[in-house]
Amino acid sequence: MSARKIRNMQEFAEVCGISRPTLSKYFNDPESVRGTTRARIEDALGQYDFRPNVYAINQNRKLTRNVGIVVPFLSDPFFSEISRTIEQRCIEAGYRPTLYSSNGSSNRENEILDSLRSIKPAGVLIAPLGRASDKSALEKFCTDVPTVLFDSNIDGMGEAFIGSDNHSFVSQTVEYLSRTGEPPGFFEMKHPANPNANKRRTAYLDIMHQLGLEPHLYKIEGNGWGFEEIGRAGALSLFERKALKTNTILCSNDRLAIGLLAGCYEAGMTVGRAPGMDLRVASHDDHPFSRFTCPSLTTAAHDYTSVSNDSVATLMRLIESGGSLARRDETLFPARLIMRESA
Amino acid sequence: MSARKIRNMQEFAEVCGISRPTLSKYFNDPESVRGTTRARIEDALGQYDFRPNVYAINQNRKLTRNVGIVVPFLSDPFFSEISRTIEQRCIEAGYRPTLYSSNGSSNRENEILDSLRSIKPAGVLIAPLGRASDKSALEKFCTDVPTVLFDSNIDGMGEAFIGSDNHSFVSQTVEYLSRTGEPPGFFEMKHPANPNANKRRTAYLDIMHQLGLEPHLYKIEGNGWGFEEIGRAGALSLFERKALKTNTILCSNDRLAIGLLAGCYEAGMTVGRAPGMDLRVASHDDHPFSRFTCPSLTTAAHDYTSVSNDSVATLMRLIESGGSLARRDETLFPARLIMRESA
DNA sequence: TAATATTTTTTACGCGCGTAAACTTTTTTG
DNA sequence: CAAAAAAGTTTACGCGCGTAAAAAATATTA
Repeated sequence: MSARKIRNMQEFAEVCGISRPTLSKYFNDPESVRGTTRARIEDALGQYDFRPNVYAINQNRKLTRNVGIVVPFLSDPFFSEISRTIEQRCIEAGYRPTLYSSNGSSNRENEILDSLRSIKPAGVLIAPLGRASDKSALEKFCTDVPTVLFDSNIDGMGEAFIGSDNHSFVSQTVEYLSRTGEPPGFFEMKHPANPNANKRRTAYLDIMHQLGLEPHLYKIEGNGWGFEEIGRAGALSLFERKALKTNTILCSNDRLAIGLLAGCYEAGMTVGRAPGMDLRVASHDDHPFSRFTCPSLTTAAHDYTSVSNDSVATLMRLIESGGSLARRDETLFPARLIMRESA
Repeated sequence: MSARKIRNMQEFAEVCGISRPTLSKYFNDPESVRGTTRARIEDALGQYDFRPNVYAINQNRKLTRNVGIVVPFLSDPFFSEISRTIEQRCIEAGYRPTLYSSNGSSNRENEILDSLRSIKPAGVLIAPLGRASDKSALEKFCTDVPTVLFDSNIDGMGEAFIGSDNHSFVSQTVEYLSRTGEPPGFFEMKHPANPNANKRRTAYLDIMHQLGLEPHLYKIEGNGWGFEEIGRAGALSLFERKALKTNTILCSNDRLAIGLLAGCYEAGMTVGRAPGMDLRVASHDDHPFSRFTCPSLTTAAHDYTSVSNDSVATLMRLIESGGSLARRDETLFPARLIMRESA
């Protein structure tokens, strides 16, 4: 590594013996220059540490290689896990991902969209807040910036949607629970923020109907993203009001289930599939912590890998095709039942 | 909102009747122009939607308003929670934070540092990997970019360190446990990745010594960042080997404790402070999920708010003072004991 | 109202790189 | 080996904004 500080591409061109326009081509796409030229450049790169100024590049190029990733709540391990893998895929594809979390606030979501506009991203992957999202702002953003939705769908918005098949989640859990014991009641928030919650309720009702079973909805109070506490309080209230009509509970999602299990423990209700237990509990998502609950949580797992890979692949197709796709595909990946101790 | 599209600051200057250099001043600092001028500009901003090109700004300004936030593992709720609040403070201070997670990999950590260099951040807040960090790369980075370390300290690196006082954590838990029952053994990874873990062990040994009690270290196997599984496996191995010498366990951190509680449940060991329980378990961090374990986890809480606020405030001071501080302060915030059901 | 201080305008240049066009060199092809 | 094709060089301009300097306009003060 030479001592000489390279200040710009012109200086690098001089020490490296390659003209600046060719260097520019190289940095945009190393494969676009001849092998011998590439070797000379990379030799020089080994000796002098020069990196083109990102701001100058992005100011002049029509398209940046920036990608925005937006999730509603990064503190939710489900989202931090999926955004971690998505981020990884973007890097592998040669893009510069930036992670944003709206933290449950639609104002913040809008700010993020504004901020994203200003960095002229090649494309954006967004898991919208859902019910709380500012639909018109989001729609306008999607018309301006190539956008792919993931995890939670909003009809017609964005160029594609990739998520999990809620019906597949619920059918597997309901069928398993019904086959191995009493059919479950469905435990969920009265006013869920996420559209997946509604799909799961509908799926539950459909499937119970198909199986000729009587559905029970346990709709609990609470707002916001503190699902564990909502689930815990909901469980305690359920027990207190003696409103439990089934000995099996299927939670809309794992975070509610984690709270419910805490509530069960507090109330002295035993949970598990073993005989003699008061309650069986199952859920959906395969939250990273669901295997460490007591008892470990039977749940239906997202296909994290497929959702991540397909989201990024779709965005790449979208970018390469110039920002719009022939039609808006909605891709849903099926769930995988994870049998553990809670049911 | 007028139909006319404003392409650059010059065009905006025309429709707005203010010269471009004055607009430039305004966008850099709205307070730097006369009130009447500001009003005219903001009037025009209401009619035409124009935002200065970030890339052109950052290319030309000596200092950007970008701030990098780097954590070792964003999927760890402790880090996602603390980076959420830090991010918030940065935004309030008028900066543009960008979040990075090295996901436990020192290669990735170095890539992030490279990537950060290229966006010429005004400053960087980093919670380094610790033992796994590439010290020399990190050191070089710190000399080039104004950097504040938080959560995990590396001697002399960065312009300041803000974190939690591990001694305060351990002294509170040990004293509480010893006062209310048998003194605890200390449950930790044999080769912890994080320097805080070492400080906590040392503190444990010191405090036990001070109290005239015999210390017990339960050093468990395992590598990486899957602490829950490591804790669970460690607990099961401990029970199997009948290596438990105390009826009270103090875990190095909550994620290990969550795993340990899962292990206890599996092994049929009852946990709690109530009489008749097999084991008491306490821990450190006040992990967001620690109140939903079964039983809920007695732990020592980080002062998230103070650590976040002071980290950002220190970084702002550092930036304003031109990138270096008179001396390297190490600020440690004390813990707060959270008594719950597990001990 | 005159003198002074402050702010804005005008003019001009620079930042680092993308990129187009015409030309030259190197490589490939028959 | 000559002709054609491909790649590199030279030259020149543009992107959108920061910023310096001198001149002009406006505000403040006495």
